[in-house]
Amino acid sequence: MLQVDIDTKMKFLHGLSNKTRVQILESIKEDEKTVSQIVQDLNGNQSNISQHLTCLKGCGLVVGRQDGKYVYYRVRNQLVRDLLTMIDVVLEDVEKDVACCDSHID
Amino acid sequence: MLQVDIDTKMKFLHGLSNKTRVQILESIKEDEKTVSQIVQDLNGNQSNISQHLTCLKGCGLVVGRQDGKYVYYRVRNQLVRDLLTMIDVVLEDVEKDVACCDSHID
DNA sequence: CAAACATATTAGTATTAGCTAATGTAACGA
DNA sequence: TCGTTACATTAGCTAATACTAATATGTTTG
Repeated sequence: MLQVDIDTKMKFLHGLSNKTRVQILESIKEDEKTVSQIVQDLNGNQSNISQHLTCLKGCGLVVGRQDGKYVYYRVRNQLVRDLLTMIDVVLEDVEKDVACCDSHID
Repeated sequence: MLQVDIDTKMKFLHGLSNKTRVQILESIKEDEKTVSQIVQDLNGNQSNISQHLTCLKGCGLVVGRQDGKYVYYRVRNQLVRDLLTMIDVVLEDVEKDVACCDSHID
């Protein structure tokens, strides 16, 4: 049985608790991007995106590497990438489930 | 490529964004429990736990069934259970990673 | 049917998080 | 070296969230 500290876990999950952050993750899931590329991608605000990137880094979900005046961000590793994929898979399944069986519940 | 609506996704992930909710999920991951069992388990407040259970149900993460005056909650299905496990796995890996390579970053 | 128990709901408050705008820092290029 | 570009940081405001206490609903049991 895997023993994970709940506070560490929450810190990690905090990264996934905001729409902008999740969109950033989707945006850089396949390949790394600079901050400004991400800003363009999401049609967002530079300061805002930068703050979320700092957050995602703190949560352990992404890593950044500086190259000259650019900073490239990418999701940390394949396992995190797999987790992101799995969330989509589970979500699809849950949606189907909810649609089929629980539509009488609101 | 899996296409998932971002707002639906956020609604789902919202369930994982709070410590109490994650603790509830951990508590009922293996077997269903009544509200009061969960309250005891977490040493929590009845109203609070009940609200979080409603939230988790709305997020699609858990389902409840009434049996007399008791309501039993359980995680929705095996796929959700797998996701919870995977989070722990990824987290372990990330922690190791952070400890080894990024300890110079705070 | 009344009391007791299990759970849900509501209202009010406190805490947290996210956003924007402004400013700071560092690297590059003319 | 000065201006420009890329990114980070800070401050202030607003909105969302979570908590507690009180009350309501529904079920069982005597």
